[in-house]
Amino acid sequence: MSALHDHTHCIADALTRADALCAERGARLTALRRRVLELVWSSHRPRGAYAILEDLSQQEGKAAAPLTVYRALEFLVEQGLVHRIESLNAYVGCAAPGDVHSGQFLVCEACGDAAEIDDPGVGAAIDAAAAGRGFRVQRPTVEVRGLCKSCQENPR
Amino acid sequence: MSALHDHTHCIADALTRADALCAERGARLTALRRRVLELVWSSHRPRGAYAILEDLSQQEGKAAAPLTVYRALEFLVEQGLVHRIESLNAYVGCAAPGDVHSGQFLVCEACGDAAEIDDPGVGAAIDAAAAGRGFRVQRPTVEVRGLCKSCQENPR
DNA sequence: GACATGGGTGTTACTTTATAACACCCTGTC
DNA sequence: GACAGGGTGTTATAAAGTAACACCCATGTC
Ligand SMILES: [Zn+2]
Ligand SMILES: [Zn+2]
Ligand SMILES: [Zn+2]
Ligand SMILES: [Zn+2]
Repeated sequence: MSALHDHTHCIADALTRADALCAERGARLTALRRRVLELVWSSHRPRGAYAILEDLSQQEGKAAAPLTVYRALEFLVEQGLVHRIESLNAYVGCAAPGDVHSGQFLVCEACGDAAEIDDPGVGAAIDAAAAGRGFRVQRPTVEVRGLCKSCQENPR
Repeated sequence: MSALHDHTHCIADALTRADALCAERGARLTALRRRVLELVWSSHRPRGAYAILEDLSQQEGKAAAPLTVYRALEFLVEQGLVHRIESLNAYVGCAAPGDVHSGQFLVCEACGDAAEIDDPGVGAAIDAAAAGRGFRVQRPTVEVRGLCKSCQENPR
């Protein structure tokens, strides 16, 4: 993700879509859950649960408990609004909530941004590889570490 | 992995190959590291560091420290003898040490086995997807959850 | 053999990440 | 207003991973 984009739009869009999706499904996007979603979206870098917890505590002026955040994150992941990056123990906002997809990420080692892609070729290759071995795919995890375009162009 | 295979062969082979590879590279596969490798290979299910630690402690009659295991695992991963399964915080023996590859896994939700594959199609698809976005791949992670062939055939 | 070197290991303490158990409270329903 | 069920707060605890420092031991040098 370019460092030069209007991120307030990303956040606003994400919240608007979340409101719509949850309303449509009858899922309860409570004030707390919505605030956690907003904190996850504070950047395109995956954020750890305890980092979010700190933000939340600061916002509220008093210390929140880990479970508060973990429960909100669990809900958000279930609703497909947030993805968990396994290799980082961290969470990032979904770029296309509502669409059926499992999440494929290009994670930059330099800037930390995790770009979500939904590449049909990758999905198809995994399905083919699994099918050839009689394996039934339920949830593919693809997390690619490397260097994003802008960090290659502007090494510091 | 079929439940019906002579797993002692898997273990023996893994240790033999590890001896050869480390000798060839001048890497020191010490007694401790070799024992940890053997414990990782005790099955085809990824094992957590603390599970290995327990085995090791039992073997030695006294409690070992976590660092002991983590350091051995770090060495084994560096040498490509063991892979870490990010989505499980666990470790599994490499099926093809010596070959250059990054590790792709089909992890069965039922029996827990992690079958390592090195599917060229998956690798190529990831490279293509990344290249199309100007992303330079360093370390791809592919961990597919689902049901292995034998667990589909013999649901319990 | 004495000695310096460096990697490997042991030990203690600690941090980070995640979950269990249980009480309370809000919201909508009858 | 009583009730049921999901959401939240609180406390305690488990699981996973790391830092700092001392010691040991194999190796090579003099
Ligand atoms: Zn997504
Ligand atoms: Zn970058
Ligand atoms: Zn391998
Ligand atoms: Zn299975």
